[in-house]
Amino acid sequence: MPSAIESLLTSNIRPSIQRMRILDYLRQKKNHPTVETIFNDLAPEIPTLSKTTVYNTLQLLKENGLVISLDLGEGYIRYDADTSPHLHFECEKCGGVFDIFMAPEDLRKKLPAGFVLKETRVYAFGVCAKCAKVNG
Amino acid sequence: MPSAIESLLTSNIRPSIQRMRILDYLRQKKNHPTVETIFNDLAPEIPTLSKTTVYNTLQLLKENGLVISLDLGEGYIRYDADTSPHLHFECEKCGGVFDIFMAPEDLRKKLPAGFVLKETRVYAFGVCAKCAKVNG
DNA sequence: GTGTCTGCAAACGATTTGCAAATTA
DNA sequence: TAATTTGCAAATCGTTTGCAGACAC
Repeated sequence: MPSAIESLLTSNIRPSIQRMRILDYLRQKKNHPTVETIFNDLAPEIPTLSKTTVYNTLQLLKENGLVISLDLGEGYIRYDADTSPHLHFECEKCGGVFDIFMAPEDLRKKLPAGFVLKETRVYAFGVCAKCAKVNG
Repeated sequence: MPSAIESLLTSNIRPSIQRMRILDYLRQKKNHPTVETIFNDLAPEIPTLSKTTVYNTLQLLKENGLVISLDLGEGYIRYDADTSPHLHFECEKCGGVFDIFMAPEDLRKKLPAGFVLKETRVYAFGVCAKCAKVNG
């Protein structure tokens, strides 16, 4: 895994302190933090940090494929620096979000020991038949 | 399929005009409407209708399993009166949302003719191992 | 009459936007 | 100094809440 500064330079993103620290933070924390959490945790070491910059940076990182976003229907968006294909499990008791590295069809059978599956939501994105025909 | 009034009575929901029409509307329209759309379409025939009532009713219907909600990350919530297990495909060109009745593992191969799949997001909900152990 | 339902208006909260100061090349 | 980045403050907008009047049993 290249360092944060290397990843930013590769994507032609100027490696400001804020951008490097936010990307580093997401790579260290594996708990899919929100903007609020990221801001609160980084504010002490970057006293002038603003939420606007956190929002701007996350959008920039996402556009360049360095992070992905999760919308679990909680009313806010979570971010994840692990861009490899995987799915997410949210515990309805503790609210924790866990990475699950398996195909969706294995969810019922191969879930980690002790996990109880209640519901799955699958969203697919792409181009419908009508639009694909028109736009080639 | 029981009528709207029958479904409401079965769930011990008092069948007001508003509730019957909103449930009927969702069963007729298969395009996963938003609160805004539902309100705009029903306002002409129920002139005193308020968005609050649409919100209240949808929450009530959802709690009683008569509708499900979709959050495709658009910034608003869509509703669907088809509560059978299925997944949803959003077209990035026209914004249309399509019901797909198949298992997630078949998405790549058995997608309806002409559809182009770009991305899938799978969210699982339940109880994690730690919470399952504590709460039995 | 008593409890439920409706709907107006205000509040809420995550995210976005406008813009000027600060920073960088 | 010209272009980019940052961050404060205000705006946006879907959703929620408070509450009073309307309605149902």
